[in-house]
Amino acid sequence: MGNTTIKILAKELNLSVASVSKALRDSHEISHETKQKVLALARKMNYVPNPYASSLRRRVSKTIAVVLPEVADSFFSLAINGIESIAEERGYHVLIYLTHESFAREKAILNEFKSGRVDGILISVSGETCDSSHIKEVAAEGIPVVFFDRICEDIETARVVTDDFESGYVAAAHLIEKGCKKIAFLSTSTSLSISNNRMQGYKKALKDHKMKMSGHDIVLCGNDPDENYRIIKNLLKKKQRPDGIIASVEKLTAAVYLACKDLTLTIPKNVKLISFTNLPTALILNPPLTTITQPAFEMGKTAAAVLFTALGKSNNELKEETVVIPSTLTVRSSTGC
Amino acid sequence: MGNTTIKILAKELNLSVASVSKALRDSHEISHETKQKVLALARKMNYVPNPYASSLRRRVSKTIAVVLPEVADSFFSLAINGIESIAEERGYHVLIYLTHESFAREKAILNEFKSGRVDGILISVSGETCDSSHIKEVAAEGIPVVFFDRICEDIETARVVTDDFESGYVAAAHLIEKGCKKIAFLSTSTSLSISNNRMQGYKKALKDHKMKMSGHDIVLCGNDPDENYRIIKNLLKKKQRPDGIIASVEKLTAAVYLACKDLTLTIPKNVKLISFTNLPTALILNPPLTTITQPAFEMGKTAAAVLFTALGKSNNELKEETVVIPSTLTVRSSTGC
DNA sequence: TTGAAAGCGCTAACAG
DNA sequence: CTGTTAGCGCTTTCAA
Repeated sequence: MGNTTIKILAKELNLSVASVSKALRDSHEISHETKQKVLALARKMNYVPNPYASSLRRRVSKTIAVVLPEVADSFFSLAINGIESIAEERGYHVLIYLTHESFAREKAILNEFKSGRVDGILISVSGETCDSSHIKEVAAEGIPVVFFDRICEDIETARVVTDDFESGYVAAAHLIEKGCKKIAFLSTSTSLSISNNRMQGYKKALKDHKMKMSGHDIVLCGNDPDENYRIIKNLLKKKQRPDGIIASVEKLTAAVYLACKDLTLTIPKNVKLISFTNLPTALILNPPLTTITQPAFEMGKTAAAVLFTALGKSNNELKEETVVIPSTLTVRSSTGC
Repeated sequence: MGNTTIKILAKELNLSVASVSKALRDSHEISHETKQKVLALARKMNYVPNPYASSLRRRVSKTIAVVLPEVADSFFSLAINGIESIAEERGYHVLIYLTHESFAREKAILNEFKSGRVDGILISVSGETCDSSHIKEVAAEGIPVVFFDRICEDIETARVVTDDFESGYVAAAHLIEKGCKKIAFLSTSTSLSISNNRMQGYKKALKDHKMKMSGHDIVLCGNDPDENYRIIKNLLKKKQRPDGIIASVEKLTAAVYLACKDLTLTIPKNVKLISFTNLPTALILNPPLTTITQPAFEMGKTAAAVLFTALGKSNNELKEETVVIPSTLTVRSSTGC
């Protein structure tokens, strides 16, 4: 114990605390010689500055917060990697918070940030988040907030997204091209930006191809895998069952495979499936899965980069902008013939 | 901007800063009435205490560090969930650091913790880590370190692991039972505790079943997926190719599937496969994958809980102990007939 | 080029 | 029960 502090270094070197502090920060008002001495002793005594003392004084924490709905999802895992890669580069620390899709929790987390714990925030909102006043409040305190993936439209800040509308369109168009006559769209939320955009793209594709929306083609699932399985099974048991399915979020994929298996429906013969996912195993599924994969790593990286441009500025100002990084369609046998 | 501070509250209420501070911390030496007034104003002015000022004074940060090799792996994603669930409960914040399997990076990260940034550390060491002096140094500063999954043996602290030796044994025994005569063990490291233990278990099983180890049965892969694919393909191209494979880490799984496909070898007919993985898609792979699944969430949760027992004590002492949470074998068709 | 002093916001003796 | 005082470790005027 007994961490070495600037005070200790100062005493040891017969210097003032101020001089040592300046030497350590390589100030021009300190002689080369003194700097050398200070640095040498600091290294020798393994001096590591107390970040909280520094934060308190300078009013910057050199840490950012990443607020996510969950982490057991390949998209968010990859996004964290992207964020971390940039944060590391800039010498920033990354605090992670999980909302578990709860609005209340998200609100509580954001509120805490008014304390100055973090210099900036990266957030992908919960599935329950409709109102964004909690985010506005934090932003109003001068803490820059960058949205990524799941965004809020009604707040003037930077956003990093993928082309969800186009991807939804592409997914539906692909199924139509493959001969599907009745395409179901599986979603988990009606409030989420990404879900809505994907759904709008899907609707547009149907319309452009003169296909009628029966209204029953959009199926709302939840967070519980078992329940999702039941919902999807029921969907596939119907006489008028779909011959094409778009799983608009990763976690619905397995349920579709399982339901098909249990009902002895063959993918892609009886029903074709396309999923929005970054699963590394898509290629080795049975059958290999056609996917819309989001540029998760790049989105994380970009969001972090955008945040740091704001943190570089004296006012921390983030101009309103929306960076769109396209998703890619990878065709595999789950939609083949 | 202009965060409200205790000082502001105090002025507003005609109280001393000390009294306000005590009231906020619900001290017994403050009258009920005053507490009410303080709390009311604090709420009204949306007072959020500055955590760094508090940390500086009290010498606790209410934050822990989680140091991981990577996050794009289902094990670590789940572990983070477990850790977060406990941290959240205790009102702790979670800083995340990725070593990307680099020892140098791990060392740099750990060194930073001497500063008092965190109260405790949860770590799963990098694949390059043989020497643990960097960890000892931090522990010597009085910061409790709990290992989980990938541990170091030579340091006296708490560890949370799964039964790797037994799992390795079980995996091999299962393949033997299924009729395999030549079982390859795929690993990515020779220094990692988990890899070694799994391998020892594998060796023991072979020995117990009177199977000879040719010495070529242990295959060292790396971190690059393409290279791993080549290594595994070469393995399967050999005349004396294995009829059973144990993928001792998750990321080698896909490569085996792909190599088999390209060589038109059928799983499980030509080669049986068992993987150490928490992949949620194991069940819908082609064929469904027999797995040893680690209790990732529980391990994260337990590791965090153990850390917090230490943080609860005045000396932060962590008694040397090794908590073992068993993995489970789930038999599916990849090892079937 | 160096040092003295003040203070970031909060807490912990200690007095009153 | 409330207030005064003295810092936590660091940075930043400002003066020497």
